[in-house]
Amino acid sequence: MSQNTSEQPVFVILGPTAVGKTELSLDLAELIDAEIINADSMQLYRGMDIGTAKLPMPQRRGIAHYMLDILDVTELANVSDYQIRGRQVINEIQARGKRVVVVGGSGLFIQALLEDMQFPPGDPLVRTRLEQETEELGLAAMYAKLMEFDSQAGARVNPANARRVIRALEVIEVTGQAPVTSLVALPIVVPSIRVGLRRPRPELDERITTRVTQMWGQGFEAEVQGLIAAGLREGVTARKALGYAQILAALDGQYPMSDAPERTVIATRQFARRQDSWFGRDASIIWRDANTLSAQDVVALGS
RNA sequence: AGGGUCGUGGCUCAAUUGGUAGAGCACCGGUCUCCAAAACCGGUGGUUGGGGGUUCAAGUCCCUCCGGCCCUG
Repeated sequence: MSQNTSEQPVFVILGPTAVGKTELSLDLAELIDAEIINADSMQLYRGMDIGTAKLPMPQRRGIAHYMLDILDVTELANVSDYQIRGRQVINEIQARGKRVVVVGGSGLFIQALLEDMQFPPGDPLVRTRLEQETEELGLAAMYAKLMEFDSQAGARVNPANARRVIRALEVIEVTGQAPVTSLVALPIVVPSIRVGLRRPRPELDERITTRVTQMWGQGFEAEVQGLIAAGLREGVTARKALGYAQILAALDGQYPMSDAPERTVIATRQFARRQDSWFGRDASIIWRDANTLSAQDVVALGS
C-alpha cells in the first residue's frame, strides 16, 4: 500500500540448472510477501513440465507464479515478447503492493527483462529466405554481405555462427540499419538485487544426475509422447530443450532410448557451464553458496 | 588345451609397403542483443597392454607374458 513499494528493487535468484533456485525463491517470496516471475526459457512452454523441472501447482505454496505456461510448444521462444510481458507483470504485481522475485537460469531473458535491451524488429519470411540463401551461397558469402553493408557492425559478429550472421542481415533488411550489439553497461530499467547461487561442480553434477534420473521415473518419455501429438517436433525452440531433444533423437532411432538419460545428463552439465560463462560477465551478481544461503540472508543483501 | 584374432589418450576408432601417433565424443575454458536448455570458438590429454629382440628408425616385424573375443576339442 505504501507509495514507495514500486520503487523497491526486484530480487533475482539466478544460477546454473539444478543448483537449487526454486526452493529458495519460495522461501523468499513467503518471507517478503512477493510473487514469482519465471526466467527460465523452457518453462515458458505449456506441457513441458517434467523435463523442465517445473514446480507443480500444489508445491507453489499458494504463491502466484507468472511467465509460466504461456507458450504452445509449436511457438518460437521470443525474448522480445518475454521482455514486454514480463515487465508488464512486474508493474502489475508492484501496483498491488507486492514485491517481485524473478527466478531462472536464462541469462539473456533476465538481462532483457531488467536492462534496456532493445531488439530490432525482424521478419520470419526474411529470415527464412536468408537461411535458404546461406545454404546456397555458403556462410562466408553471407558474412561478406554483412561486412559490405557495415564492416564495423559486422566485425562484432562471429563469422562462424550462421545464426548470428543471418540475424544481422535480417535486421539490416528490415530496418535499414545494422544492429547495435553490446551487452555491457546497458541502462537499468528495473532495479534489482541479483543473487547468484553456486555449488562446487562435482556437487552440481551429482544433483543433475539425480534430477535427470528422477525425470525418467516420473514419466518423462510419456510426457514427450504427449507433446509430440501437440506438435513438439514442429516447435523449433521447444524440441531442442534438454531431455526432450534426446528423447526425440532416440525415437528417431539415432541411438537406443536407454542412452537418452545419460546423454541428457551430459548435455545438462554442459549447459550449466554455459550458464556460468554467461553470468560470469555480470559484475552486479552477488554470488553465494547454495547450501548455506537462506531467504533471510537474501533479504539482508537487499538492505 | 590347441588354433585364430584383437589389445592405441576417459570412450569409439585412424595411422601410406616400418620413419619418432591423428580424429570424433567426453573433459576444461571462452563467446553471446529475440531458435538462447540454442548457436559458436579455443584448449588439456597417449612414450600405442607388460617385457625382450631385429633395425639407422617399430603402433606397424619376431619372441614371450598378460587380458578380451571367436573357432575346435
